[in-house]
Amino acid sequence: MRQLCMPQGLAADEMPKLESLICTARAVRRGEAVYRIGDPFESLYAVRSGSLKTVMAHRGGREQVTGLRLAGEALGLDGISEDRHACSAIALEDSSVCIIPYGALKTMCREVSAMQERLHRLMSEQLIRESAQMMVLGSLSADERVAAFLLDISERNAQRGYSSAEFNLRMTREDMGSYLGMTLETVSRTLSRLQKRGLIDTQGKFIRIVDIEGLRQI
Amino acid sequence: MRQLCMPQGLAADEMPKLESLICTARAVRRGEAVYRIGDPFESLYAVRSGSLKTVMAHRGGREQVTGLRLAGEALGLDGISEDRHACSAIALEDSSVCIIPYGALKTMCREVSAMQERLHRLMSEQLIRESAQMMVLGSLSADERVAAFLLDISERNAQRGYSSAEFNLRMTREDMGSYLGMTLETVSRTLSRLQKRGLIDTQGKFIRIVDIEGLRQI
DNA sequence: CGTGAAATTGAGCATCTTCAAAGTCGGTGG
DNA sequence: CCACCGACTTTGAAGATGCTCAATTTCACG
Repeated sequence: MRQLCMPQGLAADEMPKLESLICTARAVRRGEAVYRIGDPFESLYAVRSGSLKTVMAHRGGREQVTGLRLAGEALGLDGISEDRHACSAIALEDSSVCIIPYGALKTMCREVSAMQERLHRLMSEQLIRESAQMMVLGSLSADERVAAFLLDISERNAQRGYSSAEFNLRMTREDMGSYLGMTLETVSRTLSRLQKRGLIDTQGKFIRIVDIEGLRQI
Repeated sequence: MRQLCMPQGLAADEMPKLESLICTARAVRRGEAVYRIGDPFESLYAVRSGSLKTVMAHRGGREQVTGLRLAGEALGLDGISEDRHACSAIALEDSSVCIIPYGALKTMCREVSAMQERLHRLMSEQLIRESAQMMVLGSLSADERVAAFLLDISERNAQRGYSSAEFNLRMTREDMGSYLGMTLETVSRTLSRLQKRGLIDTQGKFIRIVDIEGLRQI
């Protein structure tokens, strides 16, 4: 469990130092925020269990889901730039996050180069992830967006040792639509269409991928 | 000039160390790549003069412009994650970039905390920038996208001491469309419409913002 | 179980895309 | 220096995709 809070890539003799990152856990109930837009930035977070969405707002109040974080993924990097959070992180189900004080982490990154490396990679990975999502939003049709989304979740589940074929999407159709740049009705229609084509099987938020190759082909 | 390659936030006594970052320049002609998708990652870059676009590709070959870099901005952070570049960086005009060897930068970040801070902020800033672009793509109309784009360029120009009211966009309508998730024809029509409304004045790639408040209002 | 939120489905409509045809610009060679 | 050429831009008209509004139906939670 402790591994979740900045795992992999650390040599054995560096572990004691890792311990100094007093990495306390925090429970968040569904709908609750780990942090909100404008909150002062103090810590990064690692999702320990559950899942969260990140939400940004336009001037004018319109909100959009900009990200989805599953167990094992990092949260809060947006706060570093301006010392306050640029988005809100809302739990999609009762979840638990690991609190990683940024000050301590910085110190550790200066002492342990593997940790520095790991943090850099984490940020770079997220940059790529967001670029990929920009491509989804910028050049895919509704069908393609939904298929790409399901495949992304599937892959991330697989990486974390869960089933890549079936999962419970905790977000609403509206959240999905917001993340994918379409209306909740179009999301619903698209899922129905994919089901009729025999590519997936949906029961509300529970989704099973029947023909993963077919999904990729879209 | 040297400041461009990782400026601000360094105390005077840290300057000598900065010198150890042998930060050579490299000229790139219009259309040429600083790096391409899949190239091994070795350095970060700072745009010294000119401008570049970053481009990603779907499996299937479809390409999309995922970013635009003006003088003074950083380039190449996408390479850290996988030790190879996830996008290509193509010069929009004859440009010059500063090469910052990543290995040396990492070492320096361990020794000089202001440098570490600066790199972290840079990456976080770019994360926010990309999130903001996801919002543009996900929830704005064609008019709003173009307006948001022009205002973004305007603001970035202002920050670098150039005119916020008029500038030469070196990219084609097709590049703009790709970046904004619309066709080149829609970009063109939208610019014409904004001009008829008296908000901007366009002569091909040269654009003057006439009514910045009006643009913001869209 | 009941109840309010979430999801599904339909019909008409707006926006953006596609296809097509001129028109314009920039730069290159005569 | 000018004329030409290809690339880029503009504009139009028709069509497709996804949105809006609305009516049910289903589901999850208390």
